[in-house]
Amino acid sequence: MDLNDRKKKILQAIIDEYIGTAEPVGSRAISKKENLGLSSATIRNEMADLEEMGYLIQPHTSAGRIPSDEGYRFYVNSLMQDYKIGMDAVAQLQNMLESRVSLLDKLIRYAGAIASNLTEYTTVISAPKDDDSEIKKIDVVAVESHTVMLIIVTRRVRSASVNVNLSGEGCERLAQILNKSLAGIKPHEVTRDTIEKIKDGAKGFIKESALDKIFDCLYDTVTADAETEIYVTNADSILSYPEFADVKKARGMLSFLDDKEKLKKLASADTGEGINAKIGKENDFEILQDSSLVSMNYTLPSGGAGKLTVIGPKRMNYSKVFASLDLISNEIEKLVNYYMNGS
Amino acid sequence: MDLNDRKKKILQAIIDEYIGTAEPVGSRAISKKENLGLSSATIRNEMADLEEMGYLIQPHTSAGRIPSDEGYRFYVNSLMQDYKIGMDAVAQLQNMLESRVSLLDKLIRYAGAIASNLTEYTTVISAPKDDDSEIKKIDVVAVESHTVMLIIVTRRVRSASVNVNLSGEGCERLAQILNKSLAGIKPHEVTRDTIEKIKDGAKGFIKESALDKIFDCLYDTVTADAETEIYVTNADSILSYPEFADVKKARGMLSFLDDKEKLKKLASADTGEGINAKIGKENDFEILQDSSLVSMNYTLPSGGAGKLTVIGPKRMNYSKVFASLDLISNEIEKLVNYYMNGS
DNA sequence: TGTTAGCACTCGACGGGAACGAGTGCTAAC
DNA sequence: GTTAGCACTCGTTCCCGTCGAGTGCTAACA
Repeated sequence: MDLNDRKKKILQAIIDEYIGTAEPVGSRAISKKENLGLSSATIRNEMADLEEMGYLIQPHTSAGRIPSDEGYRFYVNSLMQDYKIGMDAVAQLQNMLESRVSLLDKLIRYAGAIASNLTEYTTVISAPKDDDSEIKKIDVVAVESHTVMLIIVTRRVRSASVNVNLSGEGCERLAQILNKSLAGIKPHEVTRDTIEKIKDGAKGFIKESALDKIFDCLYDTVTADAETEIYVTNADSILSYPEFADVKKARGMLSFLDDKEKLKKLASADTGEGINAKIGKENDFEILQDSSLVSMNYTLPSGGAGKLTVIGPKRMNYSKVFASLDLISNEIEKLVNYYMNGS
Repeated sequence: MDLNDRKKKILQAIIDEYIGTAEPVGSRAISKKENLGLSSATIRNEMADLEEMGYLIQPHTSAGRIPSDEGYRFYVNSLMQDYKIGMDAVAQLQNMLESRVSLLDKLIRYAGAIASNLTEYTTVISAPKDDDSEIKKIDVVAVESHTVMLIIVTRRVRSASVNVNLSGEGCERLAQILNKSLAGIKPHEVTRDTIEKIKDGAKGFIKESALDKIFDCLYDTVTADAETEIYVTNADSILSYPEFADVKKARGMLSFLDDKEKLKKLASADTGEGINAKIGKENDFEILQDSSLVSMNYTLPSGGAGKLTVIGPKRMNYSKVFASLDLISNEIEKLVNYYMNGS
């Protein structure tokens, strides 16, 4: 069933209004605000049609209408106006990026922070995994009389400290042995056996008790899940929406945002190419049924991939969020290119 | 002014009751629950006295009494019973510690998590600073064709990646130069000048454009504040207290807990030796005037020092919190000793 | 002199009902 | 096809009476 032009305009006006106020929208409000040249009565008729078609919902007889999930979906697919992000916001973003990201590592974190800044919603961003990057180098450094630090370099750096006594010389010999046997191997290919064999080779110059500690720690550190790191920014903002005026609801949402396991599932869910919205019931998690998520996958030239998600009430400002994510992905791509090509 | 024995018992009973219920406590409730062998009328008289002395407050004429800040203070100083932590909680704690902390690094984080587990309140823990630890070693590793990683080892490990092209050989030479000039120096003693000088020495074998990037990044990374890291655990728990039924209040508190700057101030405030409570108005921050904090400073044998703080409503279960912190500090000390002495 | 029973009083919580008003659907007229 | 008019619905707000928890005071008692 197709919507004629007028119905589209009315639906759009209703959703725009509702996004701003979170209050059911009445016919009179629409006929006044928009200059469609229609009386409230006419609009009432159209609204009744739109309700029958499933795009609107009436919470109770004498209230205005609110958009249904289908209404939002139609809005996102066909009605939404392009949102123009203010030049100062763009400048601010560029500033943030330039000043902070001499360290490409932190890019991801900042991207999340920036997105939540621009949109004023909660963001969840997953850092790129690097399961497949091999061990480049292992270093052993005596930090203090009693402490030795193990440093394992893949695409990222893991480190751990062990409380044993080992001379500088001992450290160097150990590092040599470790590099010889582990460099070039991928962390998840390292087994207990691998470690035990190396340990045998080191028995000559490290005393037994220290040996155990060091190699246990080594094993733990190497095989420690390259946990998909997940950063949540601006989680509190949900408390400012009337949708979460009920503390119980707010609490449910906040503890969802604290649950790394669930967030990982979120981050690994398929959301296709580009920027995509999941509205209300389209979300898999029970608790998100009253919210909307807008996600964007990103890929770094180095091969890592992750996802940036904005979480807000269903009546979120979709156009602003879409525009923000678009802007971020553009700016970051520019930046990454700059770093890769020298200009 | 001194309290006689009976007044003390009554005050204690009132506070114990109020800690559990968060409802004003009436005279009848006390005379029924405690077997003091006193009628409600007598207790009423005593309560009137206690109110006059400033230990109790009557929210309105016909309500029961609630403790004042001074009442809580007296309770904490003189009345509080020792809390016995269940054996299973102790066992659980020991398990957590043993299984997780083969890496002493993470001890702090877990300590915070454990404290909030035991007490069911929010905890804030500051990781030990290590401003004063000198640079032990610097490493330069080519990670990919376009990426070089700088690794700086002090008591902890900092790393950053730079997008330049540098051969393995180049990395080694660079590392040598860096170690020669920086090892043994404390990070905050490194100046732009120091870096520029080293840069000159490296001009021979690294092309100009790469050089700038690398040394900029090096400088940033070395001098990057040894930010006092602060971990907040279980922040949502505040939403479960009637004290925060009002979303606005809850939001204020949550955003306080998100504000690293303020938390740093908290962590650096003087709280004396051992375990200490700050009750209501005793706290410096406006927003904490309705809450209580219980803090414990800790020192690691390696010299680092930090603070563990439990945040809860004023009617928090002080005895449980005190006992939990005590337990944690004991268990961790045992563990640290174990790691330091080998047994 | 300290304790207690009794009683009048206070005040918040709860619930029902009236008034209000925002908004609708329907009908009839244009 | 559009709109003015009107009856109707229903949530919100406010008022008011009732209830009950709890108090302070007084007088009687041990």
